[in-house]
Amino acid sequence: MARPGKRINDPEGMRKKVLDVAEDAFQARGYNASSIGDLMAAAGVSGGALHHHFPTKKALALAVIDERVAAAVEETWIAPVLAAASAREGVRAVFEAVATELEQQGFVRGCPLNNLAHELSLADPDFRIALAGIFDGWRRAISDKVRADQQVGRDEGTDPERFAALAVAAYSGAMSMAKAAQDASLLRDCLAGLERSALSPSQGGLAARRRNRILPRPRTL
Amino acid sequence: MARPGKRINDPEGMRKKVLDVAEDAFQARGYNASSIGDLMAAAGVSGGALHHHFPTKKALALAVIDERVAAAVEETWIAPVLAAASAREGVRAVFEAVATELEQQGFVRGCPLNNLAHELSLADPDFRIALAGIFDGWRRAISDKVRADQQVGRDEGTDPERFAALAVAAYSGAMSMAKAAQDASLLRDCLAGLERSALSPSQGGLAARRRNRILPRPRTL
DNA sequence: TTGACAAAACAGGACAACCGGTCTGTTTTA
DNA sequence: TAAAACAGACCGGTTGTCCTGTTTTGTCAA
Repeated sequence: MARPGKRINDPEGMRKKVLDVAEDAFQARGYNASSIGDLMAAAGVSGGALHHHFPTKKALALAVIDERVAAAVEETWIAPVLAAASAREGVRAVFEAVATELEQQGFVRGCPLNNLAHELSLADPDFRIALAGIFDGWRRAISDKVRADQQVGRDEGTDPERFAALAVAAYSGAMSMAKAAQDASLLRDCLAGLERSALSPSQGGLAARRRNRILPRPRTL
Repeated sequence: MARPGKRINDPEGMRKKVLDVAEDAFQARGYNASSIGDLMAAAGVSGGALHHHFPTKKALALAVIDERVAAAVEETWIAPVLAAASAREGVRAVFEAVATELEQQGFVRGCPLNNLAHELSLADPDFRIALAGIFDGWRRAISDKVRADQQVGRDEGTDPERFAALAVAAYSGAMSMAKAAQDASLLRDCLAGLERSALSPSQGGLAARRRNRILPRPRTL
């Protein structure tokens, strides 16, 4: 296969491979429990190469946070919410999509952002700021969507910031419990708790809107 | 002070001192980031003594979880909820009490249970089961309180399990965000999000009560 | 095109610090 | 007087980082 005398430099590919492995390891085992030796072996990368692209473990983690965790939040939350008919519909759709996905895959690894946030927020200011920024963008996307809804006359009684904070918090906490219990149905319980109250646009309005589907869209990520 | 030739055996006191230090260290820095050497130094305990009371680091962590984390949840959540006039009142009171406490102390260290749960749930089955059990008792206390309310005719439209799951999730997630942002006001935002909706007993004032069966089976675990 | 040549990319070993656990021995206590 | 409680040294393994080389690649003059 690979000729011993030949070598092909592929900086970007190697960097991506390291980030792939690190993202997965940090998610599955956490930052401190993932040694760079493990990462080197898993990625098939030499110490010198790793050190060339990421001088320190902290630099690697920062890259994972900025490039991968942020992208994951963007992909599984922000984009679907923006694409939904309304903020409430978007939140509901994401909850159900994630629950369905977790039920299919059989185990719960938790939310990448929350996993790292709990372990690293207090460990280093740089980590904390990077993680807080992702939380911020997450909430902002939802609250902006609520404001957009309101400009069309919907949900005028809802405070955008508070609704966004509750949605993100409920999801984060639900994933935390689901991870500990290894039971994705807790996500559905939390969504149901929101449904009959916070997520019903006409505030407990029964007659209003009843046509929402059970499972909007598979949305495999 | 302490005579060099004299020694006083105090097994329980020494055990308590180690648990105090470990609880604090695990909360502030996490499990993996806290070395037993640090703990020994902080507690002023020799290696032999520590090993006598806690053979392994895992045993120490398990003791912290079973005796301290569970007690913390009991003290700050379960007892206040049980003592409150209703489940909703209890939840509101705890949110506000914690928010006020965090604002006074100026920084947010997060929820001890969630901090350890994120780091250890996937690391070891024993950890996971112990942590999941605490989450379970937490939710059960709230749902039991809701059922007690309902036996007096209140909140009959509320699903106890779903309400409890949402309350715990919202709190857990709010603390997660508050820790990352170092901003306790996020707790108040989430409470407000719950207030005007889920936490209002008369469900928006309209024709309350509506058994929504939006999601398939209730599925209590 | 070619041929230096410097910089980037990569390989792999070395290293000191640290980790958690064990071990032997001493002191206290029931 | 034996067991419990404690002290402190010790050890093999791991950690993250650094260091010295080697190979590849882009650049630019000839």
